[in-house]
This record gives sequence, structure tokens and C-alpha cells, in this order.
Amino acid sequence: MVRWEPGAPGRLQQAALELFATRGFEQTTAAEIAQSVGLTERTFFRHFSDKREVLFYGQHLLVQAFLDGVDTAPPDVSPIEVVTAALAAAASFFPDERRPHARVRQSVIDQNPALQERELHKLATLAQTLAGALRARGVDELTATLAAESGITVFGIAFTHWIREGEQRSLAGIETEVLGQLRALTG
Amino acid sequence: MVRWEPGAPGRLQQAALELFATRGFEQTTAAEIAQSVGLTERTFFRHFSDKREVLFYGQHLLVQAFLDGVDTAPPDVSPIEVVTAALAAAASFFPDERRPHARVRQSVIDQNPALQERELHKLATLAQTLAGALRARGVDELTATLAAESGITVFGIAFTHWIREGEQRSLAGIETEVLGQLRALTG
DNA sequence: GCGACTGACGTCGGTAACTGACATCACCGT
DNA sequence: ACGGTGATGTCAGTTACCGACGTCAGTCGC
Repeated sequence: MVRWEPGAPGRLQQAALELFATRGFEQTTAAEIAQSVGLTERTFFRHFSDKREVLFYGQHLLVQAFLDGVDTAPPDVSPIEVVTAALAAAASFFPDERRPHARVRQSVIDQNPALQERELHKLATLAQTLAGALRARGVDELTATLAAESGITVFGIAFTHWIREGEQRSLAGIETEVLGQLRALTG
Repeated sequence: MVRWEPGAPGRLQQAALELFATRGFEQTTAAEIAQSVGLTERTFFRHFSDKREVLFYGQHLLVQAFLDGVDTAPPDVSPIEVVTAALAAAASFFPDERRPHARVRQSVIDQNPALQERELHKLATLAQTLAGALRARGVDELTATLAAESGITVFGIAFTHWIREGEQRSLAGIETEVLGQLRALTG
């Protein structure tokens, strides 16, 4: 007899995704999400700073994957190679088994501007963090910012393709192709 | 004797910027903004879909500047050159006289995550629009998306520098330097 | 084993961002 | 003169949050 079921944040996230996918984001109230797992609205907002945030639970793990990727790059390589390493690490964060879940989640986000805004902000923060890691390796500010933003752009485009219905390639494979196209574009 | 003072949206925007700059965004209520120009909260929300939007009044003009820039590019030039033309047009949208106002506005945005989210969303929409214009010129989808996103990235970084205290160069000048650095990075 | 303490939760009341429905009233065309 | 139009006001309602406080099973010192 435990007092509370454990893992409240995870249960709330799962319930929220299901409700958002069926009823829609705006048509789902925070109180409903909480009630569906036996909690109150107040508890929901103790775990998540706002209603949108419940869909972004665990984002710090992706950030960490990028940073780990930066660390795997040998010293004294060019900024792009560092970014390439970070992209590879990020790709391994999304194995193919995760694709169905990612699709559902993304379809919810795609249907709501407020959620798109939050996602863009998360990606922008990720880019800033990545730029900081590059600067810590001695890259000058402008180059670090450009490399980080370009890396996140590549990641975003590759992720969008990875999610597409019928897409078979791995995220890593798509990333390298998009990166190649970027080099071709600016060359 | 007119029934209402004309230009309600503009007056609301100016009043909002002043109040946000002094009291802060969250500490300013929509009703206060409206009252400060002799209107009601309801009227505020008739002109702006939400409280944040009042700071982005006129954004469509920037979008149009980008599109006009695309049109100035001669046919059959490379996507980058088209983007370069769009960046030049965007730069002429921000003459140096506008810098002080832009600084105040940006400092308000920088101090509030909700406003940053909205700004990122506007830029993302702009990138999508730009990509659409490139596709209309016959550029393939991936290249168009990459070129557009990279162009917006360059614009964003250049704009940030242009705003910096003590910065003297024109936005156009900064843009070309950032673009050059991007080419150097991927080359 | 007993009592203080802690941490996750519930309850309650409040603020402010929006929204829909309806009324108002100068102006404009006929 | 008169009906239509459009920008505005009024009002009541929903919901996302937030602060303060109460609750109670487990835990830890003694």
C-alpha cells in the first residue's frame, strides 16, 4: 500500500499525449489530464510549468546527447566536424523503434501553433547550448553560432523527413544527406 | 468631432511597447494598455489575437520585403544569390534611424521567454514563406528549405549584431560578413 | 517505538488572458 | 430622412495558471 502511484510526470505525459491526439490540444484541459491519472490540476502544474511543457518532458536528454556528441569529437577538428559528431549522437537518440511515437507527438505539435512555438524555442535553446560548447572548444563566437544554428537546422530538416510516412532511412542517414546538400548549396 | 481617434492598432502598439519597457511584459495587463489610450480590453483583443502579438504588428511588411528581394534576383541564378538579394531587401527595411526603436523592442523580447517564442515562430514562418518563393522559382524542395532557413539564420545573427550597443555598421554590411563566414564554415 | 520532519499531494481562492453574444451610435449612401 | 455598416463598449463565462495552507504516509533521530 503506497500512498501515491510513482512516476507522476511520466503518467501525466502519456495521458496528455493520448488526450491531445484524440480530442486536440486546446480541447483538452489540464484538469482532465490530471484526473485521467487520478491527480488534480494543481499537481499537474507542480510537475510542468505550463500545459504545453508536458509534451516536452525529457528534452534535456536530447540536449545531453548533442553535448556528448561534441565531446566524442577529437580536438583540433573543424567546427563542422564537431557538429557532425553531435548530429550523429542526436540521431542515436532516435532509433527506428521510436518513430511511431515521434510521429504521433509531432502530429499533435503540427496542429497547434502554441506547441510549435514551444518546440522552436526548445530548438533555439539547444542551438545556444551547442554554440556554447563550441566556444568552450575555442571556436570564435560568430563561427560557433553559425555552426550551431546550421547544425540544428540540419537536424530539424532531417527529423521532419525521418517522420514522414513511408520514410525508411535512419535519421543518421538522412542527416548526412541534408548536411551534404548544405555544403553543396554554399559551395 | 470624430467618434473615435483613428489608428487604434498603432496607438495600442506604441503604448504597449512603452509599458512593457518600463513595467515589464508580465506586469502589464492588456486592460492597462487599452486604458492608456482610451480603449477597453475587448477592443485590444479585437485588434490583436493575443497580448504578445501587439509587439509584432507590421511583421508582414518584413515578409514582403524578403519576397520583393527574391523578385529582384534575375532568373537562373543560384539559390544563394536569390537569398542574398532577399537579405539585401530585408536590410533596407531596417535603416539606421530605426536602430534605437529596434533596440528597445528587442530588449523587451529578450527579457521574456513567451515573446521569444513568438519571435521564433514568426521567423520560422518567414523561412517557410521564403522557401515557398524559392520553390516557385524551380528550386527543389530540400535545397529551397535549406537555403531559406540558412538565410533566416544569417538574418537573425546579423540583426542581433546590428542591435548591439556600439555597433556602427549597417545591417546590410553585417549580413554580407555573416554570409561570408557561413560560406567559409561549410567550405 | 515515538515524535519531529519531509515531500508529494489536495483544497481553496484569486488573477488575468482570452471569447462569444449583444448593444450602441456616429457616419455613409440612397 | 432612414436603414445599413463598422468600430467600439458591456457583460458573463472559461481556463491557464499561482500562492497559501492543510494533509498524511514514510523516514529518521533518539
